[in-house]
Amino acid sequence: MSELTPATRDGSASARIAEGLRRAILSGEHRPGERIVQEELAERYGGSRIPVREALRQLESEGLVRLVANTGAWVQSLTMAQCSEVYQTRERLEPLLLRHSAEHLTDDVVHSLDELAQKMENSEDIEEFLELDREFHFATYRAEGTYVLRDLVTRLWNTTQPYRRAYTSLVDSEHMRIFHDDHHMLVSALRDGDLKLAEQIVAIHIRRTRVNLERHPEIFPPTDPNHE
Amino acid sequence: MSELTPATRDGSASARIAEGLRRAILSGEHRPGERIVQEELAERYGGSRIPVREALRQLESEGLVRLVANTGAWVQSLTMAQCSEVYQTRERLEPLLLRHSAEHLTDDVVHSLDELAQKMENSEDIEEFLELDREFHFATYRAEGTYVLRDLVTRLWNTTQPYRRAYTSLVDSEHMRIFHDDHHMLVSALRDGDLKLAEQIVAIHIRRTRVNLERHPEIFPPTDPNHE
DNA sequence: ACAGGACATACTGGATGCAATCAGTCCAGT
DNA sequence: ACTGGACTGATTGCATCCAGTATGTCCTGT
Repeated sequence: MSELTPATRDGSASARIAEGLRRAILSGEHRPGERIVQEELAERYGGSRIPVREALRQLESEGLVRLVANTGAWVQSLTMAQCSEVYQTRERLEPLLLRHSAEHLTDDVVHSLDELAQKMENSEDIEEFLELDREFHFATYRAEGTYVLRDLVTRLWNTTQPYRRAYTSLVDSEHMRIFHDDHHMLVSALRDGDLKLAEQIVAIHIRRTRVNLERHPEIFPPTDPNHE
Repeated sequence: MSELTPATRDGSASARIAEGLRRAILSGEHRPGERIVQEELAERYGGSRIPVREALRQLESEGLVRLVANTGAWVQSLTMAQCSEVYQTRERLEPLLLRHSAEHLTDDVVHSLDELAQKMENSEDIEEFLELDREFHFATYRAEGTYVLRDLVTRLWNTTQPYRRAYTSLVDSEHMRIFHDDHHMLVSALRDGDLKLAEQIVAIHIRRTRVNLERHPEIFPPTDPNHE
């Protein structure tokens, strides 16, 4: 039994392990390129290697882990080109998701968005900042109906999380100013019900981040680690 | 050992099984909502249930299979709303993918596209038609560089394949005419190097298919089968 | 000193067996 | 006749054990 997972006894062990490992990767506990040993995970989560292997397969499919047959597992690392590709994808999808979602946004959600954006400005800690940023954007994506698009966007966020973290730690205050302004503008557009504008702001916001990321090749692995 | 998989001995058994089951689902051998029993798969592919389970986890993550803890696995089925969501996603992503890819398209690839489009017009068999259609579009997506976007688009095609099949079997010749015209127009645009136009054609092509699909609610399950 | 190869170790991949859970059936009670 | 509950069969989930493969080291030969 683990002390890190809140005793989700009903869910299967493999689901618990997948969730825990995903969280560990996203939190930066495991860095891209780091080796993952099955037995260590099994011990950590209190099980055998079987559910661990199933969890690894799942996370591989989500793009968080890289598996090589008969060799082992590593935390997935992206080249700058791949990361850029994910951001271009997000630039196309998130405005669509926002449009679906915005119709269902209530006034108090918009209010809480405002608070989140404010809180983020006062945040000093990188981890807190990353978490708030994610919370902010996904609060705008609380669409009703089916969840296909949101799941997809969630995965795209997840695979690029380590690079967002690395990048955040080295931006200057000027870029941060622009970043926060985007958020406030987005809240205003949503408050006014100007959907078209909101979509544009999200797209530009994502593009801006991508361009900035591309200015920092040093946070990516030197050569393509996944030759396939 | 199986007689259906071409003896990919180097790849692991779970990869072989995942590939085989994916192919079986896409080919329509297994229909949406159909129950999948682990032991049957194990016997069919000549292994134990362990690699079968890993394969199922992977396909679940790809959206082809639905797993319920302690209960079993089913071929994923989509509601009309979910299917529509996938098509809206494709409408945003495939023009982007096409733009990345088109720069690398050689003349003889464009020529083979023409042949494919022609062959499709003469095709009578539904399965052949589906395969050619897929081959045609992915021939336009042969981008160099990283494969993030193409993998994503591939998955989107895969999850909606059963409904494309069902829909294809009941379109009239008039809609088919428009469908083929789209393809020929796309080839022309690519031949002329008119990227902007090619993107628009793909987007409209996808949207047209979605709208037509939405006119046939009878090919989708009556109620939401995935209450989560 | 250096290159090539054989060995040892560690880890992954898979098979078997057992416990736990779910679904369908039968029976009893109202 | 119908509803509620216990039981049985089937199937999933997991742990242990064994085989296969890759990596790193050491030794030998030149």
